[in-house]
Amino acid sequence: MPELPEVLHFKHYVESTSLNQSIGKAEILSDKVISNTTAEDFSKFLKGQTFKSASNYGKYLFLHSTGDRDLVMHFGMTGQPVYFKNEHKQQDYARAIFHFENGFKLAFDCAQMLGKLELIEDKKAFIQNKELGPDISSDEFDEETFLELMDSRRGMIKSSLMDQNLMAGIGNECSDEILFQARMHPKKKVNELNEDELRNLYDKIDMVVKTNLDCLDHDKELPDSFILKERSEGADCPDCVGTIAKITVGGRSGYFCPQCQHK
DNA sequence: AATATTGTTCAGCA
DNA sequence: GTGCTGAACAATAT
Repeated sequence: MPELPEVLHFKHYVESTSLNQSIGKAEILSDKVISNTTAEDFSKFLKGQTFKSASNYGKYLFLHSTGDRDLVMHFGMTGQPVYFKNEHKQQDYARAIFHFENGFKLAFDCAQMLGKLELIEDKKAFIQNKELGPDISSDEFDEETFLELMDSRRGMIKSSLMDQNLMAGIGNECSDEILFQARMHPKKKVNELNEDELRNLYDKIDMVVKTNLDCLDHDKELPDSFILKERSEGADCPDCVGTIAKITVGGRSGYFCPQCQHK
């Protein structure tokens, strides 16, 4: 479930389980998830390495190794890291497994096979190459930056929020929640938004990301005021008597309350 | 059985 | 260059 809050949660998960342990073996179960290099080179490099720290940028998770290359994980639509010891706890969809010398293992799990593992030499260059916008959880993404980014936009707000080249981290579900919290229609044109509306939107991005992350990290349910709790057609709006409707924006399915969220 | 799905990337067209 | 659509990628769940 990897949008930025999930990726940050995964970062915390990996930090608390998989750092500072020597990798005895890097097992590749599906070659398809390895990009940039061969499965053989990938395994060979990681054997004997140790993950020293983790960081993220947008939906990408970086595991910094003791060697001259770092591991990048991208989870696609259904990926997740799973730390375990006993084989019977192993997930069905592990595509790669890092075996640590203490007997524990970290699996790169991804049912849909849309996830990617990559070895890179330079994180900055990697980000530049992907042409990612500022990470929405970083200091770089301040309110003025957000206003500037939206300044030249003319399309629909939901599409802009999800555009990784504009700002990195918001996916389909988060964008629905942000727009619901701001009580804004997904198809609202960005150039029709005034400064107050944009500033409010910025605050909601921050709130949704922080709330989401807090719930994931502490295994809590989302607040009842969130549309993500009942994100399906015909569900009750958390705030009014309306029902949730489905809409297609930029080829993705969005859910919103037509009564609360106006154009 | 048909359809939908949390992401990315590319092609085509206005 | 921007914006929008559709497709491909692949597997699973309903």
